[in-house]
Amino acid sequence: MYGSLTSMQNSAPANSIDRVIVDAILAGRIAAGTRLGEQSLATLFSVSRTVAREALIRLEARGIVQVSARRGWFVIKPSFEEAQEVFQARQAIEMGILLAVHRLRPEVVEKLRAHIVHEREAIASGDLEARSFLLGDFHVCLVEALGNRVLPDILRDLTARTVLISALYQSSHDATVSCDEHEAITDALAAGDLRQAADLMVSHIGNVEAGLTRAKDDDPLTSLRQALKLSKTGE
Amino acid sequence: MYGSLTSMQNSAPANSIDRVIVDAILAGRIAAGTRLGEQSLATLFSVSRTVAREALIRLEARGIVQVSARRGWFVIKPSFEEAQEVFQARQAIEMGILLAVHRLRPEVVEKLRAHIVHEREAIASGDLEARSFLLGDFHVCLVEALGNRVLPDILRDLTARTVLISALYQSSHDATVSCDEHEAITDALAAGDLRQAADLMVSHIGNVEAGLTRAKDDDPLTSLRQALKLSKTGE
DNA sequence: CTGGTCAAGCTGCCATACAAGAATTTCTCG
DNA sequence: CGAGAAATTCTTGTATGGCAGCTTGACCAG
Repeated sequence: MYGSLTSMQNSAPANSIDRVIVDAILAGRIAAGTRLGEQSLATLFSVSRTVAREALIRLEARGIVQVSARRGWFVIKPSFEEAQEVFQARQAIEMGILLAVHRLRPEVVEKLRAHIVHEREAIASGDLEARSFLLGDFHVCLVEALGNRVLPDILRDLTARTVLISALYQSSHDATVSCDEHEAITDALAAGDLRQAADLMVSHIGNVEAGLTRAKDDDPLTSLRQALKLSKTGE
Repeated sequence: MYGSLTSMQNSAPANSIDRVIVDAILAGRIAAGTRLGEQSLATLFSVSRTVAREALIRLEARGIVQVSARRGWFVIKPSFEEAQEVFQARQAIEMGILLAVHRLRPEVVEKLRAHIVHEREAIASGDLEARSFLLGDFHVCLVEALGNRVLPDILRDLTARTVLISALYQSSHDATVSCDEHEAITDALAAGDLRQAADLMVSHIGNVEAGLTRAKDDDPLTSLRQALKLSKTGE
């Protein structure tokens, strides 16, 4: 799970570059709009530019990075509208997944409870990276536990986008609340009430979305402006 | 839409290789397990091996082709279990999408009706390729029409897999029936009954899945066996 | 005629080299 | 001192060449 982040190695098993980058995004260590140069990655992972480029191409196909022709590769920076669409997509998909569950193996609930314990630990210890990763990973774990092998990949990419969005638009949603909501969903699952679990999931994702603020986007000076304590009108 | 298939050009605008291949899969012209050599594609599209390889890498990230190390690139050939999981995924996602619709623009229904007309034309004229393409494209068009821009891409790839699966496991589902079911779904949408539309969608996908036969898989001699009129027991 | 071994060829894999465009910097002229 | 143009640098895009591993076919022994 999260251990993969700590076991980042200097050697480069080719397609593991993708995983390291995605994990870093999930952990909130790479923000939206970050430049990912081919050469930089190549030297960082001590591989040739070719394999770095291939990793970027894979990430592009997964909707996580974008290439601007002859300008560079950048982590996606979704507009507010695109951000909303990602949340809508997640609501639809995750609700549909829960409603489509036929039988629920008991070990699924146990696994989710264990996951929630880890979430609480990360929150308590103030480990922001683990917190970000685990809060997103809950959803991946959920669909993983349901036995389908095609949905987790889809959801992982969507979750990565969500983390980027949350950082971009400064989600005010409290981590503790998210964790509580995860627990409520798990409780509903344990009780076998899939309908309620789906409803809780929809409102959970909706809550996170509702916490977004439109303010931050399309103002590249925000961080500087804040650092200099300047208001938006003041030049 | 489908016109892109006929306007296949010899020049190669780079990433359009993907589209041509996916379209060919959607039209049923490329079967599961087909070899896609780097050199072959490169000469076919008159580009270098590099860009052909990049297209294959993209398709691999989308779950449409697989690479067997130093053996070659092949269109995926899902096992029966994987096939079932793809159908489950589509059921969950498409149901969730329909249930998550808030407001339905009337032009959506019109667009879908026009699409169904095309489906019937293709069926009537015996154009198998257009038929295959359009029957799958209905689902993509549906979510496209609902205004979300992240879901269509996901669904297109899933649909491509479905087409491959249907050909692999010789779906016995009649095209006319599928078309009728599309119409029923559209009717439910037109009536504003999203709940029924979702139910119809689930049963529609379930019907296609139910038409699969387990027989064909893991027997590479099937086509030869059939050609030689040999029964499965006869050697 | 059958079974096993070896060699040649084909394939993907990776690195490198070169080309072309974009951005930035610098130089020059007003 | 400032504005515009030119040049430099940095980036991706594309092609090509060599390497390593698998597959296949031939060859040889039993």
